Amino acid sequence: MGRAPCCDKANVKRGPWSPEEDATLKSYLEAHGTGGNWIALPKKAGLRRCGKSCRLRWLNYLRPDIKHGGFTEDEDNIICNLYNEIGSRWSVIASQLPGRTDNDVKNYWNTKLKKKWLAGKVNGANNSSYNTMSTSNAPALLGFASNHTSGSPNLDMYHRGFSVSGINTFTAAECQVIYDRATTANVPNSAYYPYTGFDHIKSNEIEVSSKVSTSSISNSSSISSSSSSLAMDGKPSLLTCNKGTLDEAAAMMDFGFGFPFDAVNNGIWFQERAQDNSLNCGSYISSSDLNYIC
DNA sequence: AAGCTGCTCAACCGCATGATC
DNA sequence: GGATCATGCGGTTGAGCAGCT
Repeated sequence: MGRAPCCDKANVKRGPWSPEEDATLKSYLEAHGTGGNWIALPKKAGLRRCGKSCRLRWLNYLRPDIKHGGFTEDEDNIICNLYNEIGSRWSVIASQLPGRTDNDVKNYWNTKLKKKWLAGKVNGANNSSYNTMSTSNAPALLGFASNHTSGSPNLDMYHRGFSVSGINTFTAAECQVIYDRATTANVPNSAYYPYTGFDHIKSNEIEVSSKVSTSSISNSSSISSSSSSLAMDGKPSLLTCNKGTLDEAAAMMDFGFGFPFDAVNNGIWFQERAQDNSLNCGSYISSSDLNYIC
């Protein structure tokens, strides 16, 4: 049995939206909101449009916080950095650019920025320009927090976490601290940890924290064991972890951690490695989320 | 002026995922 | 646990436009 269509295709208008339709949709949404049901919305609003079309029109064009106009150099850099790390996950990239939509970013990348990037005219990271971490100015202890408490779990993982703006150094011992802080141990204030599913992770189940104990992440050596490895040669470090249950791993990733853990640039990059060994998602922790360094 | 070409970007499509029953 | 439905996402399309010949 095939999938039921989301609307009666024969009786809905398609193609560009007229100013009248825009006004109708906008005034309806401003007065009533979506009502939690985009499919039923066009009928209620008096529009002969598919609900999906209404949703797209609102999200990509009519929303009041949409930023129209050209992209700034800073935005270019952010897009290039993130594309380099996570690929074409446009909604994730757009979430880092206030006022920009995934469609905007995708179109901009495909038509302009990609060429610019390939020509080396963007400052953002490309495939050969990861920064390694220096060994100075290291934080002794890292904690993290997030005020992001709503939204789908899949998106949450991109929004949570911590950052080390201005501090781009981590020794392995500090990584130990970081990962310890990812457990319930050493949490100075439970209010920093709104994600309740985090509680059941035990520090001794994060094997990487016990394997990386003396060497600096910033050097070019590698550390390996049967269950974890660390290597940096101008590329991001990779800390793999194969302990813990899937639920624990999922909980970790929901909190901004991924496997393996990549540390790049001025922050820490967490990225998931899929079963086929491809890197398929990640989280770049931003400075606004960092609450505690001492 | 007409025709062609390439570019832009709004919109659509199909699939994946999550929620609900 | 499976079926159904709504939503979100990334890939793709195509209308409209500008520039060129």
